[in-house]
Amino acid sequence: MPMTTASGIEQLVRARLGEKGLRYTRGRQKVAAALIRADGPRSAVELHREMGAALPLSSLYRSLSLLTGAGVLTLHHGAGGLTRFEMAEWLIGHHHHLVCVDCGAVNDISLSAEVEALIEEAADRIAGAGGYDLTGHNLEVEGRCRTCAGAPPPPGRAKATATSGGTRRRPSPPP
Amino acid sequence: MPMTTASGIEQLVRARLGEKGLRYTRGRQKVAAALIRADGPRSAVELHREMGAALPLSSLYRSLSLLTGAGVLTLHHGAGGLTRFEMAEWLIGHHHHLVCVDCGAVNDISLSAEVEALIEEAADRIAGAGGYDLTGHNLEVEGRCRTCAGAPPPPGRAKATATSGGTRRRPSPPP
DNA sequence: TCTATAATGATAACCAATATCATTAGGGAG
DNA sequence: CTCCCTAATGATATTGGTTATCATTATAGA
Repeated sequence: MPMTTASGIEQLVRARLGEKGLRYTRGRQKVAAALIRADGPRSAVELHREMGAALPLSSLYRSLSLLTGAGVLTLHHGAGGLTRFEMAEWLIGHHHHLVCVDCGAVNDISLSAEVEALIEEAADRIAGAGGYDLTGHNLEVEGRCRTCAGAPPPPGRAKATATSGGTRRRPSPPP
Repeated sequence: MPMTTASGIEQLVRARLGEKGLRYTRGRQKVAAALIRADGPRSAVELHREMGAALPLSSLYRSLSLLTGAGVLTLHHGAGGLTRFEMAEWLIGHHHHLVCVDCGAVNDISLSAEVEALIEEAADRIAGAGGYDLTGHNLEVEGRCRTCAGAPPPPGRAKATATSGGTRRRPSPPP
């Protein structure tokens, strides 16, 4: 089980970079800290805002890439076509995501051990059948968050742009 | 249960557009046909190639947006940060995805009824707890496809570009 | 056929993400 | 402690997927 304190995680990150011959720079520390603080994946722009532009975007992007390459971060492609990063599961534990199909907000969630076990088993079987080398799995529970479900988007809070109306859908079953 | 023949699906699409006051143009027919033919989500560029550039990219993008807005298509954000589209579940049935973390290829998969039921139940509970209005769920089984696992990427088949090395990871558990 | 409106397609604009490159910082050898 | 080599930074330019614009064309209905 991964240790859960922020400083504990930072230790592991520092070690990981060290054994790869990479430096745990102040900029990289800021990025890691911001992502440890977060309760879900964050995009470069979101991080840039959350950390008060304490790091130029170009450096931020480079740090994110490097940390991902080092296995410290994992990335997810979400609403608005933008890439969101979060600490790898060996640092913060296995989990899944609850995403808002309207604004693209993402929150970490966990499943019961039983459901988790069944999914794991199913994933294993499926990957094998498809000739895939299984690396993981991720369940995305999709819905509309409280604010998005409540008021019809006050024109100008668009956190996600996506394919023009792409995230704004309400399929409604066949007539 | 959704009807499964290609022409049957096209009927439903035509009807859906009709009741929304939209035309089922030749261009839109081509897009729908190409996506019905596909065995998984496709990006605009992939479709453009697959249909022999029979439709200018600008029109293709517009058709994809329109069809998505009409509930005929659903979109997924995948490798390389690009948006992939596929026929909505009420047309081709509920399913999940097997994705290659290296090249970004995506294939449709299905789960057993039991696992599906459990996931559904869990999703329901989770959405409720988070104050979300549940709209659906999607399990992504992640792995490396046969070709990507086999040979170390013959430098120049990069279907996915992503965050420079973003998709190229092999975390390996804590030391 | 005429007309109002939707749809098209070429083009320009946008923006997240990446590459480039001169400058700065850090760690090890001496 | 200083020098030096290399990694890291940050400003800037560039790429590429996607969207907006707008004049032109096609379509349905009167």
